[in-house]
Amino acid sequence: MAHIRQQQKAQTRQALLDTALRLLEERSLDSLPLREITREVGIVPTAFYRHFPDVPSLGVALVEQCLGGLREAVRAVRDGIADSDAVIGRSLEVLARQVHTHRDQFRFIARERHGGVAAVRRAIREQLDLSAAELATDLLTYRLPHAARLDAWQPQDLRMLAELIVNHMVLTAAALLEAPADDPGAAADTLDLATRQLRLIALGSRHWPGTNG
Amino acid sequence: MAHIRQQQKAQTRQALLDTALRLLEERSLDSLPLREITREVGIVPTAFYRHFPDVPSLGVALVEQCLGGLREAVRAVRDGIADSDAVIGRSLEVLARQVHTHRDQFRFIARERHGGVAAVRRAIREQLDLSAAELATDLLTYRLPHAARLDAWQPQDLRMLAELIVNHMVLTAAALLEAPADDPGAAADTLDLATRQLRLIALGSRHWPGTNG
DNA sequence: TGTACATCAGTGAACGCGCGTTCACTGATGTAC
DNA sequence: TGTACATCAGTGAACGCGCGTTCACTGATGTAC
Repeated sequence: MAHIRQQQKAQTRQALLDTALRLLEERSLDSLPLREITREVGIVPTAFYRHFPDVPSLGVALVEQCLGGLREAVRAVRDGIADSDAVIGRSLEVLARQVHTHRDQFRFIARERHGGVAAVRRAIREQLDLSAAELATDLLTYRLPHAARLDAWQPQDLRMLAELIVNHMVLTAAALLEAPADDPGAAADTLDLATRQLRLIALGSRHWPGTNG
Repeated sequence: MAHIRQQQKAQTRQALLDTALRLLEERSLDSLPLREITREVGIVPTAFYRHFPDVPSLGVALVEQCLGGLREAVRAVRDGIADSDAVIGRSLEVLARQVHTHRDQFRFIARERHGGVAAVRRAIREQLDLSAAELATDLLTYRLPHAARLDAWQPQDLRMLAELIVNHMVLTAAALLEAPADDPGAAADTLDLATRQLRLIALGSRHWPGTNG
């Protein structure tokens, strides 16, 4: 009556996604057996096909869930903003917190971005392109006191900058994931390095497109 | 007498490495079966163990071969050098040529850098760290007319810049690999984007560590 | 140079196992009247 | 409200297959004398 069946189906589907993400901690998607996912979820292997035609399709759904959620989180960051350096520091803080609370998701994206499953690579690329487009818009919207005059830029240069920043974020997330969990100093070093790199990029933006002399 | 046996062993070992690299075109290392490698090489599965204890170990050997060779190639680039912009253009030209002639190697590195095999990730990280260290030294050595005064930099800032450039190179290589092979325009677009990003980084370096105002 | 022995890269049979996918099914949920 | 039928998420048996690894082996290459 109250759509119980469709609720339970959605629940099982989510369990498949969550479980797959967890099992991918030290493996890549193309070596994750369908039977292992269903075994962990507690359903019979053939029930998998009620939700996805195969494991790669589950991977694509996973991408959309991970990066869709991430884009929302990133959007939330860009609110309390002061000057350029403060933006950088705060953005990386938020990234570090996100990586810490969603380790599995960031690991999945970093791993499968160049992984062995073409459909998943494509899905990640699309989502990151979307993220870069949103970032480009936001960069234009905010008027930071010490920031570059981005509104005078060529559109393709703005896009170039946004993609550089998004790539840097993904690599920083991956570096944070590789830092040993029992060594908080390693994470701090990684963040310090990423901060200086981002500051150098911001500095380059402020002087773009550069001088002739 | 003339070490025939040891020559032939080296030959088989190389065949295992080359074949594995070829088979990894649309898969990741942790889903590459030992039996498929030996089948393609033309030896019996158990003969594999005369060369490597397992497939991950072959992966580590592959990393050293790929990135060892790449570091030599990169070193060769840094010879005919004029000003900063020319360096950027020429370096990316050479990268594009290297990617084109060693597609399998770059794909392997990009894929396994964050892949599912910890030993291979570690090996790649070590090699890229070495590459960054060499690049840092070379950046100091050359005195480019319009370049940043890097000799006045903090050592960790120099290292920061070198790592940023190495990461950018690896991502550019991966982007070139994703560009459809039948569309030369896509590769040109990718190179153009990478060039502008590298120019922005060079511009940031010239003004590092930035102003207070 | 010839002979007797050692080494070891590659062989081939065998093993137990988990895999993806098929198929006909069950029984709770949902719908029509 | 009750009844008869439809839907469909999950079941369970079965299949053929390729996997990693073991083991005792072969025979060409290498060494000692």
